[in-house]
Amino acid sequence: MQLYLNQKLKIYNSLSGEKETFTPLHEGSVGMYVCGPTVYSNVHLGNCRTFISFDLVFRYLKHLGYKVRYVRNITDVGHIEDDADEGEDKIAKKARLEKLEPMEIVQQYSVDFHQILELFNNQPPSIEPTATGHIIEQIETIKQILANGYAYESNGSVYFDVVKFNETHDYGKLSGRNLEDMISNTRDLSGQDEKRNPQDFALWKKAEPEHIMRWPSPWGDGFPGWHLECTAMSTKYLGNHFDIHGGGMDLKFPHHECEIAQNEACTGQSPVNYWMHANMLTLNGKKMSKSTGNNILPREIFSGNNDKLSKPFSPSVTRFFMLQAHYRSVLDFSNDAIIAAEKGFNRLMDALDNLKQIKHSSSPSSIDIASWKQSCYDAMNDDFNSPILIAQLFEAVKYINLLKEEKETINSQDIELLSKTLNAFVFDVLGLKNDVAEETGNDKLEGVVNMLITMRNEARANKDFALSDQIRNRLTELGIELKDTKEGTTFSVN
RNA sequence: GGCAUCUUGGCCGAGCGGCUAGGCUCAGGUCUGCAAAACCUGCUACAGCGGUUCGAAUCCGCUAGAUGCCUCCA
Repeated sequence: MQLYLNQKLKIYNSLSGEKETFTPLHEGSVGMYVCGPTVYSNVHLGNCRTFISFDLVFRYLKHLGYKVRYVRNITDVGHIEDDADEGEDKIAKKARLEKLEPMEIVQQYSVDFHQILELFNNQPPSIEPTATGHIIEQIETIKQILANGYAYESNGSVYFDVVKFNETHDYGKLSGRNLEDMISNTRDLSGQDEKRNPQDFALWKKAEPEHIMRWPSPWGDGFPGWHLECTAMSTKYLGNHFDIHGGGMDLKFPHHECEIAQNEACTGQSPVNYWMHANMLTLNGKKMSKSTGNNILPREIFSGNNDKLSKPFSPSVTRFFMLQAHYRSVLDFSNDAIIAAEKGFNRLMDALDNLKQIKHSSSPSSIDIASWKQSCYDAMNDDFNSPILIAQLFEAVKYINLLKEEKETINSQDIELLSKTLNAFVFDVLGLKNDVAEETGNDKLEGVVNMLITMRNEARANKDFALSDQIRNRLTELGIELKDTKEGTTFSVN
């Protein structure tokens, strides 16, 4: 495998607020942790955007030649809905409503999650640990934090002592908050008597008798706090200190802030070199959300079965739509926007097909393929700027079309470079698939239409345009569009 | 209420002080029996007001609007 480790990759670090040159802790390899989903309902398109964003990161790092260990968890312990004790565990709630075991809920939606991400052509992470599979590790982490004096037990629960931690550390450094502001702006929430301070968060929660998902611990039966699993699992598989931690922007506070605090309180060192946050996908200008119902499911896009859509869109088109925006920008989903993306996507795929027909010449190339190639790398090296990369890919589309028309020339060496680079970026790095053409696959229909095309072309040859136009018009009415090209007539089904 | 971010041409979206992406739409053209498709060419925008600068979409201030987080969420 060819290595491109000499490329200077820059990553925007949420912790510093700046783009920084990426230097891994261990030369040639990268440890990356991304917060996965809570599996109590179907993943929606917004969830998918985050995982596609980090799939792009994963793919590009590997393309550059890094050995990447990518850890992404599954949260299969429901966490209470609010900080007061009245909240109900989401997975348990769903289990109760659907009359299933909590683990049946977990299984059902884990399977759905994997299926959807596979359709999007996401590569599976290296390790996908579950919270319930790491209860022991989480308890050990709590013990260590207690031993170090940054947590306290209260009525069977264990809380992180944020005020104590903040005396010697900086709670709020990731999210740009300071504890004094938070304390002065605290809302009054009931049921917080157990805590020394409203900002304290649970490491371990005592399970009420009716709570189904429960484990024994030194503090009695209970379940782990939400933030703890990521600390325990990232440390287990990537060590006390690792390269990249990613997640959705909405996890920055409190989740990631608490993770940092837990790690520092436990091991004494800051866990992550580069914090990356993927921005939200909005629908009607508002964040997609499971709880508010403002969302769209991937399967609805693939089937077109949603009144917000005029037609179905393939997973690759949807993925392409998302990659046309930078991962740190908010992106708004709309029917018009994805239709525009689909047309561009098809043009890109057509060009890739046309590339095979380009004839090379013995004269020097009239276009500079080497510098084009570097501009593709420059785009991705600038904090994974996929929109710029795509703009560069359309430069290549233009080259291919001009070469096809023989308005430019290219030698055999350059055409190989063009082909190799273009294929690498489109398929390996962006993770696109030419899955639009595959949908047609109906041999009988193809045979019938090709017969009609032959009859029409015979009529045209005989200058019987009344008949040829009739054939074309009838097919159009049936949603079959004929395309006359220099190479012959093709068709597409709409 | 606090903190943060955003506002770019008809639409979607890059850009992070001078070289002013790209996609879609639209308009011309090439091709075609005619269309369509395809391809080529063209279309100079940065919320408003003020400031810094030789020079600002890009930096600073104010105003307006939007969004996110502050409670489970990718």
